[in-house]
Amino acid sequence: MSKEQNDNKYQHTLNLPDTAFPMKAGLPQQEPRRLAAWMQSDQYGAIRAARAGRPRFILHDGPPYANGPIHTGTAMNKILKDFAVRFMTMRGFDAPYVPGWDCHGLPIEHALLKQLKKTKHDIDQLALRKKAREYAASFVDVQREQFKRLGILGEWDNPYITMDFQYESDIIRAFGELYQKGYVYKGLKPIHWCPACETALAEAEVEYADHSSPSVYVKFPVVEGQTLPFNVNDGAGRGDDRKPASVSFVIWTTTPWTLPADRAVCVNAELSYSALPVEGETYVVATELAEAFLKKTGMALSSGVAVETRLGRELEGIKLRHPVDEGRVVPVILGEHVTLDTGTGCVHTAPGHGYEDFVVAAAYGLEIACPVDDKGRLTKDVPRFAGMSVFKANEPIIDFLRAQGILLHGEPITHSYPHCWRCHKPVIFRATEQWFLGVDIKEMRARAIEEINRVRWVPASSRQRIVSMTEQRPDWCLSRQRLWGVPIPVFYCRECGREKLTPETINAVCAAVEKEGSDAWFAHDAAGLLPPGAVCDSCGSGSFRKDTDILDVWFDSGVSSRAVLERRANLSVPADVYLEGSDQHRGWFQVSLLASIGLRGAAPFRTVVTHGWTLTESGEKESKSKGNFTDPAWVCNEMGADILRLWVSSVNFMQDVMISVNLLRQMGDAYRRIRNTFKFLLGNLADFKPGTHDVARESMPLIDRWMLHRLDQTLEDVTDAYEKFEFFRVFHTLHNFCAVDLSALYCDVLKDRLYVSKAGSVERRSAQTVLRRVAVVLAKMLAPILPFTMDEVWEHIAAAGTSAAEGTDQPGIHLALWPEQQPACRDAALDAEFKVLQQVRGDVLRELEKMRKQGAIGAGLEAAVDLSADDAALAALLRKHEKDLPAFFIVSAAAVKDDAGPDSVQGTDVPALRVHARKAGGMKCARCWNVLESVGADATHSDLCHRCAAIAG
RNA sequence: GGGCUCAUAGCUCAGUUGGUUAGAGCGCGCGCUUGAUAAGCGCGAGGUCGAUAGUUCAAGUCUAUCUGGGCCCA
Repeated sequence: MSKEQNDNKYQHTLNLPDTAFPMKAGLPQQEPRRLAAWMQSDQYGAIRAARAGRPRFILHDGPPYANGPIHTGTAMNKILKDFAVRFMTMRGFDAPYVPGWDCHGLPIEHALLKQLKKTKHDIDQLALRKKAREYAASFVDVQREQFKRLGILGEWDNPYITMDFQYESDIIRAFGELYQKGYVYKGLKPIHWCPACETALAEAEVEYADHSSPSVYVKFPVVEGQTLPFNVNDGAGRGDDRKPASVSFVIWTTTPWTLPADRAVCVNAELSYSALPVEGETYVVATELAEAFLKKTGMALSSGVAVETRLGRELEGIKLRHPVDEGRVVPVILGEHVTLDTGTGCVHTAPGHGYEDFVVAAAYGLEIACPVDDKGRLTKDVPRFAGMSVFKANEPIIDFLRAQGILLHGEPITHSYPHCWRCHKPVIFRATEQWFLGVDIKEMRARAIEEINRVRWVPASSRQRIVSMTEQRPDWCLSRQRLWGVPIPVFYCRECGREKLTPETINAVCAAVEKEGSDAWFAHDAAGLLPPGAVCDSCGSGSFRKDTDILDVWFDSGVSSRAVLERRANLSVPADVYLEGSDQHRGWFQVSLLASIGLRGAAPFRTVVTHGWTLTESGEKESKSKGNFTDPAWVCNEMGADILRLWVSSVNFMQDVMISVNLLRQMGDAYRRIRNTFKFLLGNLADFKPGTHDVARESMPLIDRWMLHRLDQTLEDVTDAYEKFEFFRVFHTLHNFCAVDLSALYCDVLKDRLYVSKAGSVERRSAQTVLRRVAVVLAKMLAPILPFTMDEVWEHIAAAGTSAAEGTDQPGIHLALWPEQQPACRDAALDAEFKVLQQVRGDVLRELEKMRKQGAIGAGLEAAVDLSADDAALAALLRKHEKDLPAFFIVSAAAVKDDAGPDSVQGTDVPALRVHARKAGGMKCARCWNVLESVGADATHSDLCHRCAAIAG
């Protein structure tokens, strides 16, 4: 007989773990199968049915853009939403989740034109729109499959899609309603304009990037014949010599191409300005910037001359010569936006090319000149430079300034400059006629801020962000001069130009759109869209033309509260939660808020949760071109969706988070720890029938009662963390619970009782009662995070027996309800006692480790421990639990003595403790492996201890 | 340039109203076990709490400045 067989002689008499739950998960293979089963059985529908009539929890999906496969950021966003939806579903809410997609807009149009090598001018609009629709639909399908693969629970068969005819019609109705309410107007304003894409851009479509611009200091000479409010001192003499011929205001700009459109020079009324005498000329600049100005231009003050200073307000109205447009005279005006940050404190003001310039010019009634066309070329209104692209016109304009003798200095500077989010080329500011949503009309802005203050923001700091953005934002430019989008449904009289938009025209247009989609607008002429007999309200003409622009794509998603939440029977406004990336403060959160205030006077959400960006391991932005991005599809195929989900749960998503294959592998370790914990639980529950084998808490040993207490505490913490969207606390709490409380302590200590005791004994059933509850509750707590794995665990739990109290009678864990807390299990006094015992255990294990180092023992069961306490309370505690101590330390014997002896050592964690570890006396029991004096005493089983001999019979 | 925000061991996170030698898990190193075994257990080494200067009897925790990352704005 070999040694191995000898050792296993009594193995069949033990209750060793027995489970079909595999250690190896095989997630990449198993998840798709489980998913297919859920889809086939319509699990989502079953959950809806199970929660029908319960209070609603509505998480409204921000639609991702349907123009490519998903990336980690998209995946994280959907997973976070899924955590919330699944948790609330288990809490008993009816939490429908309707995913959405954003389908119109420039990104798709841009991609198609590039692919077709066409521009918007040489392609048929309807043909392009047809392709765009197909393109968007194809990526809706791609993304939908990817989201499903991630285990996101939702109404995938009935999502909301912004290009659905009904949705398009709702967009048009929303525009009509906002127009009727007076929020929408047509106006001439400078807006971001992309010359390459030939369209207006919204704030949210602009990205800032470094750009090199020529910065120039330019003289604006004072027109002769005026009386100036200060003495001009050219160094030749002093006194009241007001000769304006040699006086200039000096401006600084990084956009020389806007000089032709200059209509004023703006100074700040409150700032001090100096008239600097330099080489026979006088330059007016802000006093504080004078030194920097002189240094930059390499000029020196004429010596021995006093410099006069005046407040900006005294300079108002002085007439200056235009630097480019000969014969034109521009005034000095006042504006509060002029600061001392850079330049000269005298600001070149081109109302058609800057927002602040526009605002200040409006106050002075100045012309909004914008001699730049759609392609970003200077028009014939600028004779010398007509036809040049603005960026190319800079150099010739600078040359011209130099030739005129009014260029003081020029050098290239690199600064942050707005770029088009699609083509990544620099954009310009350009005044054009556009439709706007006026944020100050009927106090929309003030209402928005009131609503913001009513909404719960997670994290709290995000309130401040959206408040300051909302306070500062300009009117929302709704027009886009593009092809793929929902039309601006406005007609114009061909006779007098008066616009026509009434409930009747909107109804007529929407009827067509509901039937044919928004293509109807482009397929039919005005007469074919208008209600019969429509005439101009102003001149009575019956001849109309259509607006050719489309709506900003942000308007599409911005009205989802109308087109989705109000439209669907199972949803309503306001939604409980919007959960998106932090860029949506200026994007979806903001446009949704404005649209909702316009439409119904209130915010569309109660709580807004934001998450940061996914960065690479080294903290850089993920980028496909750099190849440093982590592909969620790859993660699903190689590691499994549950691993990705576990990663999402582990990080504090409220800040930017880092992801890499390396970090995911670490999550694999955490996953395995959790999984093996379940394998142990399940293995020891194979013969346990809930409802029949349960042991009452009162009959349980200390450690079992402690575990029930600990589990309940964990449940409380985890529930709280979920409710606060602090999923990383869920992960850390549960991972710690598995690793520390269960694996390292409870399960390890329990092995003797589970394996060695008689199968049906009270002490074993007690442990199983606890393990069963741990398995059920732990699985439920993890179910929102690991839906695949916990569903698998659930099958094994239910296979051993089901009970309605546990919810194990439900057909799947995702239909089960969140566990109830058990206040009766909470025992603070017990917990305090147990904490001391754990510290004692630590000191004992340290002593055992010393023996191991010396080679005296291997397994802990080869040792015995003697303890004593210098402290009466500790001594009493140890004596109270003396009989449980061997199992607790996993040694063969532990005795509490008055004095642990001369070889004993003082405890580290418990200084009042003295520990003496030694080799256990007696022989090793062949069954339970304890080293005991009783081994050999039994006649029939000479190799067994007293306990085992009795059990083995 | 302005505003907001973040900065604790290699990694992910705790650190309560400022109060004793800063914690956990993972990972790592060294052992043990071989009845959770491509598992389990133990012990151990890792941090001048981004930097500096203050307030205080006492600062990771408060204040100021700076550095670095992120976001937004110009």
